[in-house]
Amino acid sequence: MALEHAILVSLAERSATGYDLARRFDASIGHFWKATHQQVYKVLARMQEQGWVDVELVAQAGRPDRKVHRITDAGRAELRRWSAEPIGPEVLRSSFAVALRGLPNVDRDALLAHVRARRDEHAATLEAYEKDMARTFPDPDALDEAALGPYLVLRGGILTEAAGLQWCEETLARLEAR
Amino acid sequence: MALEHAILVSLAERSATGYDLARRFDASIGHFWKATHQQVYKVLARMQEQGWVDVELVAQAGRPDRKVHRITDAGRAELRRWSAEPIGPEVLRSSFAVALRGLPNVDRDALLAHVRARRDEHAATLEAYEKDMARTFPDPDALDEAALGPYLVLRGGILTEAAGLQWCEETLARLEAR
DNA sequence: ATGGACATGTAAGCCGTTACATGATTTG
DNA sequence: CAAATCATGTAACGGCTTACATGTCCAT
Repeated sequence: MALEHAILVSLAERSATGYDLARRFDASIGHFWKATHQQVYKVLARMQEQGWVDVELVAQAGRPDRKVHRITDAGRAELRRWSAEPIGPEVLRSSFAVALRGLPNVDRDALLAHVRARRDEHAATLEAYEKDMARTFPDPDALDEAALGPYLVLRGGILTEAAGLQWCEETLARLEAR
Repeated sequence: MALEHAILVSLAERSATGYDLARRFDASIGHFWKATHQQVYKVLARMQEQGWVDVELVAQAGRPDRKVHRITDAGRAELRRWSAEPIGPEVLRSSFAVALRGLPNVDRDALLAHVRARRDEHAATLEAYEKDMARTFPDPDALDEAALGPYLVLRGGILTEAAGLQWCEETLARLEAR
């Protein structure tokens, strides 16, 4: 129900092929919304039928034509309509928390290894986000209109990763204390 | 692929009917894993076929028999097997982040209202978690084996809510500064 | 020549959500 | 007397994942 809107947001920033979009959902946008290329192609076709995007074919030698999708006025209107709706609660699904909760019935050494691996991932992601922040938004008090959204999302990523990292560190301290 | 395991963890703590489990997934466990009763009943049936749980029928007057599900040795073995597997990356789906990222194309007043509402929810949940923490785990340095898992999960909830709250507050400050 | 990036999709199956269905007991 | 709680499910639909399918160009 909302991949459409994630795609509209992305296309509003810059027109793209399905392939481009799929890569974005592996990178920047993928930090807070995941989608595979199969999903993207299917949803794009639906969005085109609804008139939220139109498509320009760009012929290429040796490869399928690029189908460059551009957001339409109807697409922008749909984005505004959607944004006025209440935002549902985030759907949480944390296997990590399930495993922690099941501690007495779980392979403890394996769990420790998982926590360490996860700690390292959070640390690496956090570092990457902070570098990105320093490079892209050196002065957060002087953001133009177009930069504000991406800045706020990146801040959210940093706060989320920092919290995840701290959770892992505290967990390790408690588990190793035995 | 993992609702089964969340159910196994929950049943390892205490045997339950499908109804009981559905309520747990609305409360304690629901903080990090959501499931509806329809889903729970379906998965429980499958788990029974696999021998991970067995069922004791308890007759009742005027109501359907209670089907009390108890984890079996095979269920505990499955839990241990699962816990040694690598934990996949958490699936993120944040409509909130999508809306922020789309700022220039979004209904700004509505977004502000959403952010305020979300800030208040995070604040309320955080307060509830902290009360729960103070009541249930007054001395985190003296946790027994059974309490450690639930304690760590609650800590995760607190850290997550605090991060969400801070994100909302920073976002409001930036949005209101215009 | 092997593998990765580019570029598009189809198909099968599982998972999850929403709606429907039943019916007694307790609480306000 | 209405609504919530207890207690079980079925059915339809849609979304998402995984596997399959094709073919070129470029770098190693």
